[in-house]
Amino acid sequence: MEPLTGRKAEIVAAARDLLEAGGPEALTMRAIADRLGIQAPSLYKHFPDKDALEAALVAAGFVEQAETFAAVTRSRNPLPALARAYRAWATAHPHLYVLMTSRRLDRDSLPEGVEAAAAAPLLKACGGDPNRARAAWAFAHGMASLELANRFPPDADLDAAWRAGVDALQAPPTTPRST
Amino acid sequence: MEPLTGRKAEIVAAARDLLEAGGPEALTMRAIADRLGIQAPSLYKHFPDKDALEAALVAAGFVEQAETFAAVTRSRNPLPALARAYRAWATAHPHLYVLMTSRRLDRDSLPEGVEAAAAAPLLKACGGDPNRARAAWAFAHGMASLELANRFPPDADLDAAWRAGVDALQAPPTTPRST
DNA sequence: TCATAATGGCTTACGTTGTTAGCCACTATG
DNA sequence: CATAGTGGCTAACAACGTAAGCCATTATGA
Repeated sequence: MEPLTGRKAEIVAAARDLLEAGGPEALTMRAIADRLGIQAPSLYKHFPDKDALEAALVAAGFVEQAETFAAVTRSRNPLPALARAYRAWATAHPHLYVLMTSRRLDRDSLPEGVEAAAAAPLLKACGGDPNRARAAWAFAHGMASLELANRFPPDADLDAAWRAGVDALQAPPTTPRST
Repeated sequence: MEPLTGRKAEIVAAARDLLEAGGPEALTMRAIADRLGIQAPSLYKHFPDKDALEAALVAAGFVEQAETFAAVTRSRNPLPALARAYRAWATAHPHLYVLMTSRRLDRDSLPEGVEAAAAAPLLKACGGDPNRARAAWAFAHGMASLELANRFPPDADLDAAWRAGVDALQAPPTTPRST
């Protein structure tokens, strides 16, 4: 998939506005069409169905996320900075974040290489160990997703929990006992 | 909320069967009713709306999950065992797991104390440190949820990633650097 | 014992959703 | 200048959650 242009891009932009402003139930074919001064069925001249439109929305989100993360890689000791950036992005775009992470990934709808690009900063921060990088990714996604879903008790200190996880995951393993 | 009985419990059981067999789009008021030899509007004599029915489904899932986790607490060095149990539960009931974790939590619809009961084994395994326990929970949820959403590349060694995360999270912090 | 209320079905119907079918105007191309 | 593609339109459909209101059965209490 190459980047979107023209009407397709306008549609995705309208969809994104609606999603971020009103959550998933505001993301309606008719609402998207309305916002473009168009009738809902006309959208099907550009996307085969709502799922494909959402996939494009998700792909755009991934690109943006990858750029954001690449920007913080520069710092020495990048893991805490990456964690902060991850959490910040998720809470800045909660509905888009949920959409991006809850749909089963369709790799064909993603621009070539975005997946690797988004993963690269974290992989480098983890010394090239993909297992550690995946664990760190899972931790960050888990924290963000549980926070967005209101899963932590109201008195939880989320900053402290993030710190605890980041500290644990960046330290080299000292006494592995899990076999 | 006290445990369900009678017709309500039958409805929830039917809903659960449908969800686990056919995923979220199979979970329809009409389908649930059909399965009980009933008409859809009759369901509203038992639940005010679909959301409340789903909440009951989720609550039942939490109870079951809590029981499962409590059963593996016995082992010394319980964190790896808990992680395995967590992943096993999620992959055994993928649709229910997603429903349980993706809805914003309504604490009123949960039986008294289930939340604490489900968290207790993990908290104990983390030496009573709630931040570490939350980090471990986030890691486990992140791993499970990314796996279910097909997020890891096909060649990823998920067992190794789980091990990497569990090892890191159970070791006492050696060189915290995240301030 | 019998009126009364609660319980749990039913049918009908409504608004909203994604989506299909088919028509038409404009534009670019041979 | 014929033709094909592009991108709108209207009308309509099936499936969904749900509201309204009717009716049979069962339990209750005077």
